[in-house]
Amino acid sequence: MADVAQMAKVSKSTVSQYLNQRYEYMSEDTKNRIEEAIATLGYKPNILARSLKQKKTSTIGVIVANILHSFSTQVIRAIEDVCSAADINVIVCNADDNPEKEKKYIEMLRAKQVDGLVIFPTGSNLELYDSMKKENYPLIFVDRIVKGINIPSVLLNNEIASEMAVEHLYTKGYRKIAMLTTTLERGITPRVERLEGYKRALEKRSLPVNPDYFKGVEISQMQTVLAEMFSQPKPPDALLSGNDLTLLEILKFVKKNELSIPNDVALISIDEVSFSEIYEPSLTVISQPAFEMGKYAAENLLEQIRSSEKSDPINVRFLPSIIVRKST
Amino acid sequence: MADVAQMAKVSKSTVSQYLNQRYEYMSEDTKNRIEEAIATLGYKPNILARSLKQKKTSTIGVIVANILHSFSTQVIRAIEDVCSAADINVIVCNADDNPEKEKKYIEMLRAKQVDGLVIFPTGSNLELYDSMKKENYPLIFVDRIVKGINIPSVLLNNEIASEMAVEHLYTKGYRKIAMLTTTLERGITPRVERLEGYKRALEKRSLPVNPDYFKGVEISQMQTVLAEMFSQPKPPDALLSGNDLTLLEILKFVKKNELSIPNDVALISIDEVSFSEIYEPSLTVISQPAFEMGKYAAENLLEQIRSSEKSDPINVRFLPSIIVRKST
DNA sequence: CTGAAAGCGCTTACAG
DNA sequence: CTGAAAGCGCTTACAG
Repeated sequence: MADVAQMAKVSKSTVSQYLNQRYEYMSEDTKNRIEEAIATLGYKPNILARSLKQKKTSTIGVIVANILHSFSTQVIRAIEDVCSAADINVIVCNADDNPEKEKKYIEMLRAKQVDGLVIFPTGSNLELYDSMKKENYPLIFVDRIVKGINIPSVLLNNEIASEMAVEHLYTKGYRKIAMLTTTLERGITPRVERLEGYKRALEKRSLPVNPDYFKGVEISQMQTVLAEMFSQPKPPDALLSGNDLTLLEILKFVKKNELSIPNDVALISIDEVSFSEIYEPSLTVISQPAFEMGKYAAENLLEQIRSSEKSDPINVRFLPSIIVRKST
Repeated sequence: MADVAQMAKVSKSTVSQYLNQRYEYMSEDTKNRIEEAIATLGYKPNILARSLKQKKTSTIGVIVANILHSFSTQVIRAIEDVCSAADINVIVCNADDNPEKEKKYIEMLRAKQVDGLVIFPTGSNLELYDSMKKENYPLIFVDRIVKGINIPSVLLNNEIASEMAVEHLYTKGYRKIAMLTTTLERGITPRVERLEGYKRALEKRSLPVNPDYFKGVEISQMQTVLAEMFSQPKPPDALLSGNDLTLLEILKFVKKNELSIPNDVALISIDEVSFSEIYEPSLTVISQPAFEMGKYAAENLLEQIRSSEKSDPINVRFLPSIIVRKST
């Protein structure tokens, strides 16, 4: 910048004015000289320095718990769209369902002075979340809520998602409805709530809530659990999959055991997947409005950054929709 | 930092020494006082300021042409692993196959002073690539090469990928082998090379290279093109899919027309997909060593950053492998 | 319309 | 073993 100033025979201040498009009080001549100097020197401003001075980076961070869920990538995409329109940069990190990594990334991003954070929380960094809350740091959670801490969150109405699934299966005549999802150990919101919703939906219809009919386990154990479930005297006649990764495991099992869908067992899954149309039979699915959710999260965060006034944190629930295909 | 210094009754220099773990010449007492001050103030260093002074950010950027290809996410994952071990942060951006966006991201990341860049190039920003090359800026291309410019690149041996596919089909007795891939208009390396490899493999076996048997078109046109291909007097008996997005379209077509795989048409695809095992029949696939490729790219880039000596740029080709399943 | 000066929060020789 | 000073590359009142 000093070089540009020298070459254009003006001060750094004036170059800075030029860079920030404050042309009002600048002679055409000066402007042209600066423009030329920038071009011939191939000058590119150093944003780091600007950010240091301005105390904002025009950058937000997104930390997803697990980028392998397609829901995550869709939300990220929506966030990018909103931010790109507002001239905000987005940095994405994948915590890999690992609270240590999540912590490291939060610290890294904050050290880089990002203006705010969208987090799909692992849920195990209570103190950290809390300290950000206390500092009034712009923050929004997606997909999961963390009990005992009051931070604005956007998530699916998971109970209704399960209710829709059970309702659909019930209407189709299925009565032995089972549910499988990924491990419940860490109390991850969508899993817990979807299971709750499933149970409640059964009760509402006076169907028995049989513990042998619902499980939340690690991916690595799903084949075993499915085998147990289907070797019961009364195996399920319908299966609700809690998410896309679970669905893949169920389909693996179905194939290995040559089950026929929906004759041997009907199948419905929460989360849309790339192959739901082309699978034979095509898959009935409860779909999340991922794009709208991401959009909301980004807009809310940008609002927090702008206003800096602490509005009351609220949880926003989005409604799922059902896409009926041939698997039910 | 000034606050910490004051509280610990030392100078900022000493605090800085502490932060950078240069304890050698520091009394235990000083060290403890600083430690305490940091803890009670909840002080977090501002990395921006450090980077500004050190003229490096310990951050690299990755710009993928299209994050929807699963190959991209796998490569990103490998890059993150390598960098995380080397204490380097990774910023990922999605150019969305759009040269404008790619340009914007390159400029953004460079303005943010990232130490180097991994790019899946769209191929349309020649001047930009060239200027980075001239500046000797650390840079490596993945998946695609850009003709007319000499930048180290890591990519699949695409010709061999097609050769393996054709070889396999040929051995299985198929003779009317067609190929479909995404649009060739922008001369994107893997598409062009895979098609070349396909043609060459046919020639090698004295099979006719029939223009009605290979196409590169937009996703939106694939159904039409497939319909044409299969309404020929002599429709193909085997189909080679150029990538995962194409595969999805082919399977859509197969289903719509109730074709039986492999009886009506055999199917092989380049790129592994999440559902290849569970699809009925399971899908034979040519797989890229995505993880190794990402690892190589990251290591090479870090090496460039460290040494700053310009080794001769070279293209590194990785060998694909075939996973034979039931669709061929 | 333009420039001198201070400052953002660090690091790094250098002196003591 | 520790501190004063300069400087990284910008922006921003303020003065003229």
